[in-house]
Amino acid sequence: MNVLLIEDEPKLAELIRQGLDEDGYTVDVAYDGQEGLDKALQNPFDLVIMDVIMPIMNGVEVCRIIRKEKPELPVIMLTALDTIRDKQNGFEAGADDYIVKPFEFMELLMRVKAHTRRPNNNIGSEQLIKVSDLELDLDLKIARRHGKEITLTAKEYQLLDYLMRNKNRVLSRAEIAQKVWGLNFDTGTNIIDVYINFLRKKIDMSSDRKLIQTQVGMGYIFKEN
Amino acid sequence: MNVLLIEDEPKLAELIRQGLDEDGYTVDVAYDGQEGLDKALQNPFDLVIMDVIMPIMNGVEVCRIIRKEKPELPVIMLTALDTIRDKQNGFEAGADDYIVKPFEFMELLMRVKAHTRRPNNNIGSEQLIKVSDLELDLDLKIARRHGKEITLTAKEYQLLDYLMRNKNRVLSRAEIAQKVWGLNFDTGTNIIDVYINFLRKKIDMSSDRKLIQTQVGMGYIFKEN
DNA sequence: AAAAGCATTAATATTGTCTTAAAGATGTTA
DNA sequence: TAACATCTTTAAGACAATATTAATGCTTTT
Repeated sequence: MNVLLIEDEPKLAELIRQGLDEDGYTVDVAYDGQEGLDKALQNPFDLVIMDVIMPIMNGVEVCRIIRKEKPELPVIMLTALDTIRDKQNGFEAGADDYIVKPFEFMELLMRVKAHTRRPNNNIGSEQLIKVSDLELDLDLKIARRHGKEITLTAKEYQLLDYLMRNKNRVLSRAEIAQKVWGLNFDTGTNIIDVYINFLRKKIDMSSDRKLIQTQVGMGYIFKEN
Repeated sequence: MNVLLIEDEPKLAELIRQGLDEDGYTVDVAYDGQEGLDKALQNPFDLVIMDVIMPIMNGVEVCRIIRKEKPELPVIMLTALDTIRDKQNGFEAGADDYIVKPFEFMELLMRVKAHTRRPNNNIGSEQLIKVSDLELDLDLKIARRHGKEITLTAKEYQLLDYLMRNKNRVLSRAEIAQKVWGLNFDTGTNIIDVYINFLRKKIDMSSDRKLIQTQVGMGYIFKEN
């Protein structure tokens, strides 16, 4: 689940980000209304949490535009304002929920869960992992490089998924064997090498930037650049 | 908009009923948990507002059952309990929102509006799901391709409904089994394959554009084109 | 330059899928 | 309620796709 947090106070932003992260959400933070609006419109988020009082553009305005452009995207407003009129403004701008500061993190978390539960028909929000110019589409279970689609077999997909999730880290054959093949001890096979070769042919053959690199004597590394 | 209000205190119930009525909502009131649950399951409401503490059956239980039977129906919990743990119970039972008594009516009204806003339900008009040139008529429970009617058995219909609602996403056999057959299964059967085959014969046989595609080792995907 | 590690290919084994048929349920009609 | 029709589920064989092994040649390290 991808969440966009628009909050100008760095400490609070970090607190929320960390808390949601620990609960398995992927959080992107914007520090003012304009930046938040841009991100919200350009990326496929599942939920937006935003402060009302912010520099450059306030939350009510941002919310109104988001609601117009993406009617399905849930928005939770976060603010110190506690009069009925303020809440009314927020809801009329199209907010789906409203939390008054100070609040306990658990309350926010529960409301986030409530609003991200609905899309059980994952309509619209496409899941993907992106590293450099390669993206792995978790819905279609295909890869894309330079916009070009690359089909993968089940094992190739599992391996690439593992490599990309552990980018910029040398992975030993033992680790890969365990995570992708579920093998606990070495069977004296070169199957990992073979599959690395399959993947290289599909994703690295045409490009100069080799994403899959060999670390002789250590393993393989999927390198971002 | 039809709202079900489950509240055992007559005065409060009447206050809320009247307020929502004035704002154009059609309100049905139930005075205990059991009665409320029955009404909720038997009638097509757009929203349920319910107290937590009630005779016969409490709100958390009622909510849990409603959530299971009608996953799309929004529930707002209404209660005097104000600890985090109480809210947590409410949300975990599947409530979409939680309002603490005493509250101002305006706040309730705004939250009601927020939860009934999403009008993906074209009430009254014929309900159908459309993907490419195939449409599934949810009223008649038939499919149509190129305007030609295709009758479906119950299981075929359920499967096609699930596939279409989750178009453009690879669905594993485990997911399909769970959602369509309600099994956590492991019966080592090929029933999904057989039904996919039935559907293909009915909807994909005559056309070039194959909507149902196999992703070897992964599952099936209903692909829009 | 030798040894070890790695890449590549092709052959073979294994697994996954499609299709058909028939048996088991369930519901309908006389 | 018996007979029939239809729907659901199981099972098996044919076929297709993928996974794995193993042999050979190439690259890196010492």
